[in-house]
Amino acid sequence: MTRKATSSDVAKLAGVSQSAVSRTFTPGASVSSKTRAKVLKAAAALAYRPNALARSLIVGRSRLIGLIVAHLDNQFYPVALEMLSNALRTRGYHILVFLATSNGDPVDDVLDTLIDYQVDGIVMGSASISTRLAQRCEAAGIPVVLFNRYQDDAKLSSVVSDNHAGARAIAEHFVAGGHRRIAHFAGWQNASTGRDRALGFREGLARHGLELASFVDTEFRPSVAKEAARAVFSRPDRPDAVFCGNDTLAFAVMDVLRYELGLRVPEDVAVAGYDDVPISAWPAYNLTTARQQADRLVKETVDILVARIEHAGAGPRSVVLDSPLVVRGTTRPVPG
Amino acid sequence: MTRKATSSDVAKLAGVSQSAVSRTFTPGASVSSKTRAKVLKAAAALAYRPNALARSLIVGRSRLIGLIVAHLDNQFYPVALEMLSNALRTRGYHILVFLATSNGDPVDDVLDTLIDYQVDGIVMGSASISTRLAQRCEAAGIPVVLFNRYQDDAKLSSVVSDNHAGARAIAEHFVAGGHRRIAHFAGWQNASTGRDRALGFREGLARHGLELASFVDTEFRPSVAKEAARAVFSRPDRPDAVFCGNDTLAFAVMDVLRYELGLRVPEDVAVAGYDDVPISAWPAYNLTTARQQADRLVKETVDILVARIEHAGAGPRSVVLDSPLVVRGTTRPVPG
DNA sequence: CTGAAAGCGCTTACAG
DNA sequence: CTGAAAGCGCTTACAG
Repeated sequence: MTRKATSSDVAKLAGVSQSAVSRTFTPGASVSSKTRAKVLKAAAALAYRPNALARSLIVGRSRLIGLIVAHLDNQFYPVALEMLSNALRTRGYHILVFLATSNGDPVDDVLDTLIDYQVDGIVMGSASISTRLAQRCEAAGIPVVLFNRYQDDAKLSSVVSDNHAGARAIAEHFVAGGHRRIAHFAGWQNASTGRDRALGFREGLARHGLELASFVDTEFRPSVAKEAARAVFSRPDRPDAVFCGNDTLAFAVMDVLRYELGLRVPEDVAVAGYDDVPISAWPAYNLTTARQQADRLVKETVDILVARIEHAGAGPRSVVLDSPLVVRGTTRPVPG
Repeated sequence: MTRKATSSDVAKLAGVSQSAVSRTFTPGASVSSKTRAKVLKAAAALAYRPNALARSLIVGRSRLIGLIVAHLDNQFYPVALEMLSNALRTRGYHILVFLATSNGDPVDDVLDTLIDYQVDGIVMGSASISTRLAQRCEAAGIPVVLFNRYQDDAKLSSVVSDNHAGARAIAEHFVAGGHRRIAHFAGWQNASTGRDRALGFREGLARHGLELASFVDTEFRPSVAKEAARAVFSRPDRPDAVFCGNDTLAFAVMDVLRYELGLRVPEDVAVAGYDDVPISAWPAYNLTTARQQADRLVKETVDILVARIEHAGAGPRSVVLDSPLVVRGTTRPVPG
């Protein structure tokens, strides 16, 4: 293994100064086409590539974006990760990923590492991130955008779906379908998504004078949702509809209803989820849900982040996107 | 936004030399506890953190691992990604992720970027990677390990399941269940996994004097598998068993069999997949499959990579792991 | 144990 | 357009 070639090596071979080599690899720098050609030839011969770390040190930009994400078992996140990677790459940025342990705070460690590596920005896609931690980043001059969550802090950018309205629409849909005994197996109530969906759903019911027949905080854990389904739906006075905090929970609940309790969906129990992950469209589930427009969430996230990185004036922004109801086969058709 | 504090800032505040600050943050360096205390106090006051980029430049190690991955819609990869991230973090490495476009070669671009950022090693989890590209990395002194694929090049490390044996076991299982008209909806035949599974499956049948009733190269694309299922299983002389190149394909095929063609699984058609992703254990599919031991694949990958990075003597290694048959409900029980 | 100094591989004013 | 030089924020011999 030979040592990697440096700009000085190339300069020597090309018979030019090291500055000339650097300029050749700096878009917009002034080099004559003759010099450029000599440099390029020597560079090719030595398989030279500029050291991005050294460059970052000088220009004060790493073009690295830190991504903190968890719950890869929830298909929403792998899908979003792929979109995010592509969107950022188009803009010339790359992703340093950190998998947060589920529901646990992304430990301070992760943030330290992100800061150490001089990331230009951070996308927080993990459920719980204390205000304190995000503020540390902003204090260090690193813009943060909360993805699929928000916090009451005007300094923190965030991009979310209108979870409140989406959940309310599901409540309306249940009621229109004739349901009156309605349960909510909620997402984690310490996460804004979990909370907003619960709030919106309750409000939708309240508009028709209804209250929840059953409420469980599953913490977004399918195993907890299954346990709850066994308890709640084996009672004679069981609910006839259940809204789950996300699609992944809904799949788990449907499995219990159908394969453990022998109930039919939607005839015995209607089920709805949230996210509209690809699996929801699979005929085995064919789930009624509220869609999160992952592509648009990602686009807004990248727009905000890049703006804050590249334009000194850009301030934090919070975006709320539409979250349309997607009616499929797990709920009764609404008469009329 | 204030400029980030540097070691010189800390030195000034602490009344020591810049070297002393550096030593305080270098494990194993010799600093008196007095000096260390002064430095730590000043560092805390300034929220100082060593610049990992500058450090990398000097020590010649970035502690960055490049990961090229695709097919995040195949649950095997998100699961593996999570494990890989954890395993590498434990060893003090971090992941720079690149999503390769499905089945397309990871463009040279990606590799260039990886080299630019001075990654210490690369995990190739994307199906197609030309020998040429991998060799470029090795030539640049960056160890590569192929994850879930291999190539006939002793210089390239690889970690795979014994796909040949796993697929053969499925063939044996089908035959033992009394099947004779057997199809294979194969994974991409340009990928070693796709090829080995097809080869092993054919060999398993051949041992009993059987040949494939139908063979389709789906390129690991569920849409292609569905199309094929519609064509192959609507014929009167349809096969009574099908082995799919991975679990994700099997789900797609089962959906067509059950919900479009009205066939029962396994009574009318037995189905098997490969990978044993979490969804396979969901009762809606309850899929017979060959398990890839993701945790062990990841562990071996990290072991090889870290060894090559940290020990000059360590050469490339190829590991093949056991891939046990997991019999569930999509195949007929074997009599006796 | 400690500090002054060299140097990692670059970019970028500065002069010419 | 071009080169010599300073400097980004660190680590690490080297002397003391």
